Amino acid sequence: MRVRFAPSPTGALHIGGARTALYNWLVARHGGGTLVLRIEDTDRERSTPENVEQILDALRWLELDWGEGPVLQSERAQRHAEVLERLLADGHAYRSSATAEDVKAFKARHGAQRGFRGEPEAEGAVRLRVPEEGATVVRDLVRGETRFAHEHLDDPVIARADASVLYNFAVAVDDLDAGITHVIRGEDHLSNTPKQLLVLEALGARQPQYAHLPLLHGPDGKKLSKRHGAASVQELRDAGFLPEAVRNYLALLGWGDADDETIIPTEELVRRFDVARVSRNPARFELDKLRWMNGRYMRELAVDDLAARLEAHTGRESLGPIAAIAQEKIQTLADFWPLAGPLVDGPVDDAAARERWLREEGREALAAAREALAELEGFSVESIDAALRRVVESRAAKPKQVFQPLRVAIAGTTVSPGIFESLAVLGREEALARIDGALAGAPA
RNA sequence: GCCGCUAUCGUCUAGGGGACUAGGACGCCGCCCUCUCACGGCGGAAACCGGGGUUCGAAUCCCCGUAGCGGUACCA
Repeated sequence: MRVRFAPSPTGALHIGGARTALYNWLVARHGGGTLVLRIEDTDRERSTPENVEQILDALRWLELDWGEGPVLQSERAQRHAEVLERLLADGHAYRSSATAEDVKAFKARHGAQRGFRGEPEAEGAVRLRVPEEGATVVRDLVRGETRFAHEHLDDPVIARADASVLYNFAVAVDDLDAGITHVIRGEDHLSNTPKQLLVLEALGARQPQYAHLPLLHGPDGKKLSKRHGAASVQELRDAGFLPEAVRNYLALLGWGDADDETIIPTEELVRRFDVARVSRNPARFELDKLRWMNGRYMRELAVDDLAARLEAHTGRESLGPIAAIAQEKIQTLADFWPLAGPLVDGPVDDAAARERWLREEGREALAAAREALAELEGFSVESIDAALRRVVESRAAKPKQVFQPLRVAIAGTTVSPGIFESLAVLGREEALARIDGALAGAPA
């Protein structure tokens, strides 16, 4: 079994492309096949080395590896020219100078649903000859059979007048030469498939199996675009998502099996994935479920692993201890710093929080807490917990009347990791210094 | 316009003639837990696009309509 992922390097790899890559990868892994990476760069305008690198970068981040390639379509021009000559020589293709206007005129005469047929000429673009009768049937693993009657099909242009070949021709030849057995790609290619099949047939080649995946839409049901944010793999990474969570989420966007499980580790996906079970209707890409799922994966990470990823994401060092106390409170790597950063960089300045929790009553509670912490033997989470709860009791206060002023004193704001844990991580000296700062009314 | 594809809770989906009082997950709402924010637990609201068939029986099969999407380039 040989599958391929063949993006055109027109910019960052989008979610839809990433899912196509993932499905191909899963099929290859599941079936013990090979994934071939091909870059469709025959559009010289948009295909830059930077764009190619972006795609490779995205695939590496997703940890989707490939067995062969990347092969550049542009480097196969020689082979394309040979095959084109062959089709021209044996009459499967012909040169025609017919323009788009000519095609229109043809349809005006013969009816809009009649496919264009040209006359062979000495010069012009190369068109593939489509049979008059019959139909080309696409047998698709997810959609079943789709019939394209030949009379509706235009003779497709497969090469420009300068002999450079066009997409539908190059794809067919490349898939053939690469020995691709399963073509798994977006549904936007379904209508292209008969053209490619006709090329294959003209060459007397065997057809690969096809599987056309439903397209992905944005939350508004429209085609996914930059407007939707986080539409590219890079944006997902920057937003603090984990590649394993993205894989899990993407796998479930357009595929599901009888099992109700939602959290499915990659190895499990490899075991269970079956392209025949891919859904036929387009799916919307929504961040909510990904965020939730990402949180699940974050919580399952070993603290060392989580800390390493947080360090890479924030560019900070030695985050282990805070990572441990923030782990269950964040859904993405990006959520971490706003929550725990103040423990490292010092309290933030939140006037509303000071106003609410550091007035007379709050300061008294804070002073009492300071005293208890200063006298404490040891400075562990447990001892801090016990000491502060004694303070609460002795003041006949509600817990939050003591804990919130403390939180505002050490973090500057009303949201932070657990108060005992936070204090323990800071250490007695730093904790007391921050409390003193707050009591002194210093802006921190 | 033409050629195609698709149609189950707001979203992702399970369902492939009777097991459907239509299941799960996210989100939403309520309650519990609780030092904030979360996590977690419990409960709730929420869907078969419409109309015709076929059948003893239809979310499941067929047709029509409607809607959405794709293709219709000497783009990929």
